[in-house]
Amino acid sequence: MTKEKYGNKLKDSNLKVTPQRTAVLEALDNLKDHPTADKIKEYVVKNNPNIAVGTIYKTLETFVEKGMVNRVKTEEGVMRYDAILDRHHHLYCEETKRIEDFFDDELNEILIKYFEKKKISNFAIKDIKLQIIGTFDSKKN
Amino acid sequence: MTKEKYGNKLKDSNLKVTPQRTAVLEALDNLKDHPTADKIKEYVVKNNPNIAVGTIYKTLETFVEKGMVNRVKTEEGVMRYDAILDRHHHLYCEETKRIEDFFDDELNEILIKYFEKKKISNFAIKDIKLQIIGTFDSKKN
DNA sequence: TATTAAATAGGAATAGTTCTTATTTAAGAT
DNA sequence: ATCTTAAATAAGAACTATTCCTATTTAATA
Repeated sequence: MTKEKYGNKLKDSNLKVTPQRTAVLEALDNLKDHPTADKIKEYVVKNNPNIAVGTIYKTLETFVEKGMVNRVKTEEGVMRYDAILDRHHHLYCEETKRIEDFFDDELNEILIKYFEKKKISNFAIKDIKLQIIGTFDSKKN
Repeated sequence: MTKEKYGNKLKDSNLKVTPQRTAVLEALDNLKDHPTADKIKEYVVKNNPNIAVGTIYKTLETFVEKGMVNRVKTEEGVMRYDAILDRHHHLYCEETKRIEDFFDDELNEILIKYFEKKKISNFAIKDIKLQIIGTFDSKKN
């Protein structure tokens, strides 16, 4: 059932359906935490012990090109990936380096309106992302 | 005169005044373009041909720790540095990868007010940064 | 089932950054 | 002005994340 879901997703993007790609998609779907390539590998290896690291990177690159996945900017210089494509922002925890999604349509509205009114000269905006930096309350960690 | 300025800045942060640190500060002051460590080295080497790469990295790390410099998140996995500490946002050019500063106090006000009203549960906000993604008009490039 | 372009494994290569250690130096004490 | 010492630096090795290379395998289609 879910396997099929991933297959369809790949077909939709005109990609051949391979076990490796399916596995990476599955990993992205389950690792909600903006995983690094390495975390994805850890997950994928469970069921695909022979997968090569290069394949994971290649696959992720392909997904990014096809717009199925986004890269997430971090301050540590390791790439992280995000399978959620709906417009959202990120909460960055300074202490734990955890990155969490933040959805807020009202905020998006405000931003869009603001930049419609106040254009930036010589710059065409395609997207706006907030990095909300701070710390999670200790209780929740 | 300016050399002295850098010296004082270092003293203010309780750092020994060395030619290497002064040179890196000078580079950061002149390379407005959110330079990478490599660009900084290129600049510094002009007057300090013997400076070691490691020293530049170490120095930058020290400056970041002391809060004299910020790291800038990028999507390419290379670290970039920013000597401007005033609250500001960044314009990311998708085509050229240029990163430019964007100052807008009105926008900051709006954001601060918005998040005062609408708190994020379990998260204490320390800073908010906008990544404004798009392209510069070709004329200006 | 055969064909073929595309995908993968495996490992080497690269780039950016950090680490290690012997040597040098800035800054305070004498 | 010189001595002392902890801190900073040079030089290059080591490490890590990522990309590249190529022979082999495979998915999709005929």
